[in-house]
Amino acid sequence: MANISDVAKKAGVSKATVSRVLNNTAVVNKDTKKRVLEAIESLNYTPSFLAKGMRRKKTSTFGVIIPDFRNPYYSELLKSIEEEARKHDYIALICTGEMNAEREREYIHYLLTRQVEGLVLCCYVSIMENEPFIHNVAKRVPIIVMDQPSFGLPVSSAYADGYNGFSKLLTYLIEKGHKRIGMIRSLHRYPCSESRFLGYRDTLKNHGIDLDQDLIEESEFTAAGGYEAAKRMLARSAPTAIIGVNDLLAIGAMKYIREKGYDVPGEIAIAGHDNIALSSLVSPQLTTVNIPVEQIAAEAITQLIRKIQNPRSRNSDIVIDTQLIIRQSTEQVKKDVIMM
Amino acid sequence: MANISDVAKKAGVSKATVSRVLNNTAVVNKDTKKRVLEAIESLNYTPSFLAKGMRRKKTSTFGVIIPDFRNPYYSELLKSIEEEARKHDYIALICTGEMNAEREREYIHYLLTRQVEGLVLCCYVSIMENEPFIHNVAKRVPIIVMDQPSFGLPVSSAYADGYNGFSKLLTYLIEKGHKRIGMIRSLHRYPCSESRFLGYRDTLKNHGIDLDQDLIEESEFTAAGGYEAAKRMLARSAPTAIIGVNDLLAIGAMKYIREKGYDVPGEIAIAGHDNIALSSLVSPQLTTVNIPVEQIAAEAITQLIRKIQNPRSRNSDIVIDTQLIIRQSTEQVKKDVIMM
DNA sequence: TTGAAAGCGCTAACAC
DNA sequence: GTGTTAGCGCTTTCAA
Repeated sequence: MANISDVAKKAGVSKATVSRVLNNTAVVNKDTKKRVLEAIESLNYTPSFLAKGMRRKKTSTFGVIIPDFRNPYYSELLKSIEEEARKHDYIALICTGEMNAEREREYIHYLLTRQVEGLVLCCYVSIMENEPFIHNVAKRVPIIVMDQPSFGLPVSSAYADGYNGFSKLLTYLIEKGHKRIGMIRSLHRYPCSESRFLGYRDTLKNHGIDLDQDLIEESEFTAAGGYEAAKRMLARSAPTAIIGVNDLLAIGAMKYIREKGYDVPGEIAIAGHDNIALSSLVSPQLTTVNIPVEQIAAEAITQLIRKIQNPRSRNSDIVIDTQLIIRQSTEQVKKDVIMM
Repeated sequence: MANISDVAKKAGVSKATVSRVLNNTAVVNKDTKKRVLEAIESLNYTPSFLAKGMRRKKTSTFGVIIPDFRNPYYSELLKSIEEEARKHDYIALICTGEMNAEREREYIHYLLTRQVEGLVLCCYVSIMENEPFIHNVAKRVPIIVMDQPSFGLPVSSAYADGYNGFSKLLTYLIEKGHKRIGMIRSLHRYPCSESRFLGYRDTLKNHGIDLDQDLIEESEFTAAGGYEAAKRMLARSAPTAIIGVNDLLAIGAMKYIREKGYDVPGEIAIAGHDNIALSSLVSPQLTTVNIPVEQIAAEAITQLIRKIQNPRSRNSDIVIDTQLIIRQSTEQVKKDVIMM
């Protein structure tokens, strides 16, 4: 592999000059520039990112930790993160934490070793238990957590307001006459799940409905988990509606319920949260709460990069509003003309 | 940020010794080692990946180009790639080519700039048109293409045998009595789609069934595309079965067909390819062809790293067998006891 | 407008 | 078992 010296020699100039034409960092004589460009071309030269980064103390890289590639919500998020990173000439190093605190910490360490300039933590499981750890990491690089507030930690955050989203959903269901509304929440107490649960609990209370423990189930973030949770719930209670803390769970639950022969939404209404593409693909199409993923990603990455460029800039909490999307799983419509 | 000299000074040893304990590259006196470790700890020191990589001429990074995060098949593939990379102490730089030849090339360039040591190209659109380009890239780093053969290019490959998979599927459908079997193939002539199509075509021919152009449709790799393609096909013909070149298309098609009031599989049977998680979530569950993703990823990454470590080792074509998975969308079963 | 030289943080060869 | 030293390939003063 050719290096900058080879190019310099071939073009009959110094390394400095080559560097200048490479980075447009100073005016270079037209002819000189041409010679350099030709040398680069003919040697098939690519500057070393390593050397450049070392000199500049810059990797143009940030780390991203998501729970799982296979949750479609994160697929959509990653797509948006990639585009945003590209715009700012950054690249994302993506790792899956698998909802495992130790794995998350290990990866953060690893990413720090790789000189990431910032960190995006999505539904980061152990943010509270690891407070000292996060403090330490935040001293080295800016962090933005997604799907949850910053809880007073020295990090930024960008998230959809799940409390509000589920409040809207519950209000809607209650107004439709539902009183026995079950919820499948997450097995662990992730903040993103908790806030939605609180929205559920408080809205019930505000409408004079007592929380019924028989109507609360817990599950992993998978469709299979939702299926099993619905089975357990129906074995001991008779809800007229079930909501999942996310669409995947709700879809799993719906599968069980339909297999059991119940009519959806006639006998049991179902709803989720996130508005993943799949939610409009299943039949009946799933009522859900939309998260404007692109917008969140854009604001999050912009904020992260701002903070990278100016480490003394303030952390911010970006809260994004959600929208209730009413579909067939809670509302018998004559004919759904909207497709996907 | 502390560097190796700071640690050396603090521990009262030379940089070389610090390096030795860091990398376990030589025996170090027990006490010395302890002092170094303490210095590292107290300074909160992390070695610079950049400097190390520069010295060693190694980034322990390879690039991955997939078409789209949002296609669940690639989510599963990425998961497996991540795990394999981790095992070998590599990390993957993941980019989406979006089935766009120019974007793919741009990203490959970029990844090369980032000193990736190898490249994994998944369903790489433009492999044939870009032959000279690929030749050039292959001179610099080993490449493995997935989902397609190497076509005589200087690259390795790892793929499921789509021709064979669709042969099995078609044989099964024909033996069940289907004669008018429609296929939704991909809009562009991706190799991974083509080989499946050829399996379809040849199996029909071997059973004395002529190819009927009215039964062939084309679509993007999305459920929405499958939906529209099914609509167009049914508008001009009456198949008794429709297969999608992948599950996503098949699921979209199934959605349209059920919305139109047809019974699946009673009036029209449906099948796909890939066995994505979603295929067993929809109802009726989708008959499909399973790709052992984990196995492909494992063999692909192992081969890539072997070639990185020994550039003169031979490229290889890893062909992996697929399995026909029969489910409700082609077979009326009494009660499907298998869940997801 | 250009070149010389120093040095980013590390590893590896060699010497002791 | 440990230290010294010479770079890896680049950017960035500083001089010219």
